[in-house]
Amino acid sequence: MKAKATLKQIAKELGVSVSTVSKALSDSQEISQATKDKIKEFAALKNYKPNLMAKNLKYQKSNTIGVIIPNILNSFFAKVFSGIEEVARKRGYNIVTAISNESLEREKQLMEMLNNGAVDGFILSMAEETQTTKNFQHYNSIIKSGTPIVMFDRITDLVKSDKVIVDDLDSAFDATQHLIKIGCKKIALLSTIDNLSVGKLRFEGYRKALDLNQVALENSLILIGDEDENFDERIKTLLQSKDVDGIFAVDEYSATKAMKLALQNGYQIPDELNIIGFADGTWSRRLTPSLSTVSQHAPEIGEKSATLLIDRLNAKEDETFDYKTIVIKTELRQRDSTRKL
Amino acid sequence: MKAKATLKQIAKELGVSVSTVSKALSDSQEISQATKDKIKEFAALKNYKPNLMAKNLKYQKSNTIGVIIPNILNSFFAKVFSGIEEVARKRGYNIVTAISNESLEREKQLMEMLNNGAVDGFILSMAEETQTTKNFQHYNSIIKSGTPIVMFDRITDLVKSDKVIVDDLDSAFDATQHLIKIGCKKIALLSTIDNLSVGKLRFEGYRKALDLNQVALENSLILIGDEDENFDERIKTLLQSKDVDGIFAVDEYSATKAMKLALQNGYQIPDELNIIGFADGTWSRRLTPSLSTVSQHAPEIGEKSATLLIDRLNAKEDETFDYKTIVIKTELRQRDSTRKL
DNA sequence: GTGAAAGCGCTAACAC
DNA sequence: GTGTTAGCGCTTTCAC
Repeated sequence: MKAKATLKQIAKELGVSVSTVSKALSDSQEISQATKDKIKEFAALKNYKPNLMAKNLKYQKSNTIGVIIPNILNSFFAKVFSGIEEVARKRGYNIVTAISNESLEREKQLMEMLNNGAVDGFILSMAEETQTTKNFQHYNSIIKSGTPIVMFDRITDLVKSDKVIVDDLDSAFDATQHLIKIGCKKIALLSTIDNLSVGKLRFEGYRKALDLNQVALENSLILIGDEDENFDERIKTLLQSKDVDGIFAVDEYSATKAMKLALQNGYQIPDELNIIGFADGTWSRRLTPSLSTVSQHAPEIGEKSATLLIDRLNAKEDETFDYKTIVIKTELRQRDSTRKL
Repeated sequence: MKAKATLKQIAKELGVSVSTVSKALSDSQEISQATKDKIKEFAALKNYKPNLMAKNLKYQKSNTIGVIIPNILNSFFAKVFSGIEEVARKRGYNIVTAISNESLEREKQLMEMLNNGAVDGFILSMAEETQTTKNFQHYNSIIKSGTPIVMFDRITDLVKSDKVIVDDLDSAFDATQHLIKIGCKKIALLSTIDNLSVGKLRFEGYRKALDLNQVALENSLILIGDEDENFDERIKTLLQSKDVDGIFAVDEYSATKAMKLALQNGYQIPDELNIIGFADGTWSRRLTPSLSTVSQHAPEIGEKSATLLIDRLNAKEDETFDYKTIVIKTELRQRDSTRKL
């Protein structure tokens, strides 16, 4: 456990001053080439690395982004994260990751803990509890303290910040529209996320598509619930009624559950039943039949979020620019759970 | 953008010295109760939070763990990560996450970048390239610099550090043994990770089980390759030969590909073909038929890793203790892709 | 009971 | 071309 090299040590060993070493290593014009060479060589030998914390303290910034994710086991968030990571790394930022586990309290606590110089800004998607209880004060107080936030996916108008979302309403509309176009007459909507902004928007898109095609909304076809057995039972009942020929599932659980139960109940997919869901692409392809999905471009959401945040962090104090909301276009990925046109 | 409160400011506004404020806020005996009350109240009002970077600089530690993950999109790593996060958070550590993308260069660069005071220690699983090229020098030099490392899953004997692994050999042995027990005569081994330590161990387990049951290893039943179409073709050929009644897939890609191709080729699973794979539990359950897997207890791997690292960080300098390797037991999760006994 | 001062490692304005 | 110094925010020893 040899101590890490510092400017001070190097200066002493070389018989020069600390500032000379500092300047030499940053290739300052003030220092003679000979001295620079000598110092650089010695520093390399000692494997000198400037101490980040000292630099951060000096410059009053951490070059670190705090990323708050509701649940890393959800592959959507993992993908967004990978997009954030890539951009951040490329632009010289580190990432501190925290997981809110969908809890408001935890989210609050984590953000407050990190908002003490540890991070320069946050990228986050709200915890479910935060969104359902509409408790957004901590965001605003953090923003007021001078730490910018970028929200993605689960957002609210009540926080003034940059935002990155997908066109949930439109994509749901398109998906439903597609089901209608391939001949579905009885299209069910399945959702376990109707408490989230994105869930509501997807429902809206479904409703809009039916409206436009003058199809009446049928309560028996709308299944909203939680990820539990009760919900599964309701899907089963619906399927057994045979009174359904299309399913639009706005979340991964619903989509995969519907698919599995349909197969178990002897449905021919896509001949008798067409399914479109919001789900992870990789695994959707692995299912048999593969599941048609709405691609959400998760990595791109992450990239945009990181770009927005870093651009804001690098902006001059004076040139405050307006908050942007970036909408990422989604696409319908037709696979084998839907009939071809 | 109001500036964040500092000790200095508070001291000035209250007409006392910086050290008085510092002591008061840490509830020092030296300060009178009246002063403490006054200062604490004022600090709370100003929403004072001690600056982390200053503290870190002072104490020469960051209270931060660097986690290097080869690929966050792999749900195994995402789960391990969630285990690390939980323990770290509970014990007051932050996590800086970096993704090596299976690249040696990137891994090296990331670790060197973070080994400058940004983190107190590392938890990592080697990049694929690191493991195949056997380039471990950067680990050793980082350890020598005084930053401890905990390796998990993909490890090597050539690095002296704490390690956390699952009993890959035994679990592969058990899985193969199980296939034999339920009557499989022609058990294929599928692997796209034979370049990784874990891949090799799982192969060993397979071999050992066959040995013990006096079944000869058949080359035609051993498919080792990469995640590409060529590999898929070879699986297809094997399946079409009908000369196989059991599949042991040591990675997720192989397992799901085998399942899908088998279904497409009209196999009745598990009547004609039994499949066991290493794969994500959640999604394995969503497949039809659900996939029998080896549960790897990923979150536990993360928890143990974090515990090992933090214990070492908190240990007194003098009481150096030996490096441990913790082996987590796995279990076979029988689902619908294998016959019941 | 309170304050002054040093120091963590670094940078930069200002001497010399 | 090199060195001195102050200061980032905090803690802690030592004076008073």
